[in-house]
Amino acid sequence: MPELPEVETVRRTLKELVIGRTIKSIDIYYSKMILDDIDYFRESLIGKTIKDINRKGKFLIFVFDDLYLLSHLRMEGKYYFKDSNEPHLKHEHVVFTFNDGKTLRYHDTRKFGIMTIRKNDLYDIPPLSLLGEEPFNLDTNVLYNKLQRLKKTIKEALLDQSIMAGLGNIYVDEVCFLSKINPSTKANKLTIEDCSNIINSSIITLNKSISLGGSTIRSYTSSLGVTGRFQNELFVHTKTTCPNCKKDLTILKIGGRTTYFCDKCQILR
DNA sequence: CCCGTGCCCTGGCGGC
DNA sequence: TGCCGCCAGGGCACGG
Repeated sequence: MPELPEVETVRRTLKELVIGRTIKSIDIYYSKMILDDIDYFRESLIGKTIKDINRKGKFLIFVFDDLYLLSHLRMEGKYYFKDSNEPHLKHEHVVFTFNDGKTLRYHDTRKFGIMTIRKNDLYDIPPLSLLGEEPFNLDTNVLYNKLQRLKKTIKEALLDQSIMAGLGNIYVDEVCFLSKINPSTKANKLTIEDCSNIINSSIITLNKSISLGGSTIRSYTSSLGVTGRFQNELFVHTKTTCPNCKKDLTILKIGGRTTYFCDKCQILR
């Protein structure tokens, strides 16, 4: 499932391919994933040139002269760059055709992804306004103060993108392991030092994953033939034994999410 | 304001 | 072998 490193990998790969290209037409095969009126969506983008691709949290932001296209891949969304004469595949829900005959195709088997047009108030309205800072820019005291107000577990808190943006199920397990924090620990029990450890572990984990092209796990493969290698570096998620003490890992549902941890190295407080 | 629940989807897999 | 039913899960809507 695409988390921050996967989205960053897609962003970097896609930038090289689509910046400077102008949209000639848009074919929409599954309109529910477009949150805007379809005619408005199409009319807004046709004739426009992609200037840049940015990212905030797990959102991709296609930058045009006077507007933005916000895209969230959710579980299985991916982009393919192909010639327009290549056949239309099942699950290719939105196809952007450029002036030069190239196409950018959004593919999503489970149809969870969304796209929506934004104007200059992009960061002032949801969903981007609801995102917390990414760990790279997150102050320890800010995280500590947010966690103090919560009654839920640290696992749930770290999955909440308004607390900190960028971690999904896989990376939260990795960060808790590296920080020696039991994922069932109530968020308001954590110390300043824990928060510092969480931020540092998050930065290390995300940067390492980005440098390896993200994770390819379960059904998710990145776009354009890019295969992430970070899944080979995971410490606990999907594993059976603790890489530190060799004890069997515990697998629990926390906040409805499958959670892997070592109950010896990550003592519950 | 906070919390819990359910929904959106479909491919893959376990069980029989 | 085939079929059924459940599960995966990020973000959001909704109700208490």
